Amino acid sequence: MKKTLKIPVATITRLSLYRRHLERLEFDGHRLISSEKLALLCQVNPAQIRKDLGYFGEFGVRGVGYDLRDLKRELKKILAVNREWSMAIVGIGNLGSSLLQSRNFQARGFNFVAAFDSDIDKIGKSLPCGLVILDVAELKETVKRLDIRIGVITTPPTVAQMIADLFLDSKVNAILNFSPVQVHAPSSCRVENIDLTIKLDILAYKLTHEQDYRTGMVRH
Amino acid sequence: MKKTLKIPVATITRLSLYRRHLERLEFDGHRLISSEKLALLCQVNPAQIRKDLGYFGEFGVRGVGYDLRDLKRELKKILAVNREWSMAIVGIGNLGSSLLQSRNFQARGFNFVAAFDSDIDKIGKSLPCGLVILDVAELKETVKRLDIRIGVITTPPTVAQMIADLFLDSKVNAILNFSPVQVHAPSSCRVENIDLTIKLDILAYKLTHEQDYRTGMVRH
DNA sequence: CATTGTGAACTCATTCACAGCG
DNA sequence: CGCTGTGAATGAGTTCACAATG
Repeated sequence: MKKTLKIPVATITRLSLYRRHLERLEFDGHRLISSEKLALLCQVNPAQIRKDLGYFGEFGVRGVGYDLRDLKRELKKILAVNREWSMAIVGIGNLGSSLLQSRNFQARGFNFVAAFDSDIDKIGKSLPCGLVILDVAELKETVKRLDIRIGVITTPPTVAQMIADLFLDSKVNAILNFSPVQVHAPSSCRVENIDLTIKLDILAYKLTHEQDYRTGMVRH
Repeated sequence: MKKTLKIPVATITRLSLYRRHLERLEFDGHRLISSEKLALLCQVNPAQIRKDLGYFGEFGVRGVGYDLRDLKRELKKILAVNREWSMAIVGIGNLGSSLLQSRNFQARGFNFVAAFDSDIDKIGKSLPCGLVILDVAELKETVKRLDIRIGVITTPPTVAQMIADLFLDSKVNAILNFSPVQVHAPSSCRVENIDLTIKLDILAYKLTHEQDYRTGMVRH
């Protein structure tokens, strides 16, 4: 077992990726996997996988590989997704509604247990997922009552920071922010941004500048 | 002007971020900005901003700073967002529908000009955005006719790779993938993934492991 | 003896520190 | 004088290469 030295976020991101591929492999009936085969699937370097796992322990058998089921369980433990997480969402527009209807999160233990909006026309309405839209004024109390640990922001950018502050004040210290602004938070709060416009900007840049790739045939 | 040496993707991501803040600043009536002030807003190091810009030219005035309007125009030129981009989307479920209704993209020159699905019940239906859902079988022909350059995938994961291949075959070499699987593509095709489940895994990890932060009061 | 686990080498990115210049 | 632009120094993350081992 290694000392808990600083672990790159990139490593955590990859662990999540490995887990997804392991699930797929297990579903396909495999029992054993080598870092080389997994690396091929994940499009990373085999040493990278071993190094990433090495931060957390020794999970493989030399000369053999990794037991699929064991490794998956270990990864879930490391990622802390071997439990249920309660989430609240604020901003029940198109995006918010679609996230609430997605079975993708529930299936992985991430459950929306409260939905908020400030639009008087929306408050009180029932959603297909079974939740009733609450007034953001009730956020703090609800967070406490339902032990909500993750806040999701799908509001217009103008109010995103205000909602983030509301979450912070309610001691929700993990925020998934979909609005295209940076929300500022103290280091006690983890913020992950999912910014669609930045991704599009990157694509536009690459399409225009990386002409050399266009004709390239090589894989890698 | 610098030689086009390899530019980190992180730099492009930040340029997009700078641009957003500049737009905000311009709206607020500012005309001039220093790397230090912008850095504060973007939560990055001032030297980082100057280095990022330095890849593409000299846009500032020593002793003064950057002209806001000029810099914004330069950034838009660099990012290639000083033009319109045509996009197609495949998979008109909840997420797809909500993206189609978002005014956020249109406002930045990213226009959905075609929407596809394979569900016979959806094909032919009109959407609030004005588009009619087409059969994916028509994708290749439509891409050519409308000069579509960016493909957006909002299908279930099981068919994501198939759709990606369809885009590739149609010479669409930029893909924005929302399905929680890695799509494999030749290096001639740029793929950006927006993976909600990975972000949640990261939050769960951080919430559980970075306890030390929890009590931390310090900023930054 | 195939494959893991890991120190060392390397590559890439960020920050420093100051020269250059309006 | 103040702030940009940038080479040099530092730091972080990835890959190599091989010793360790079931």
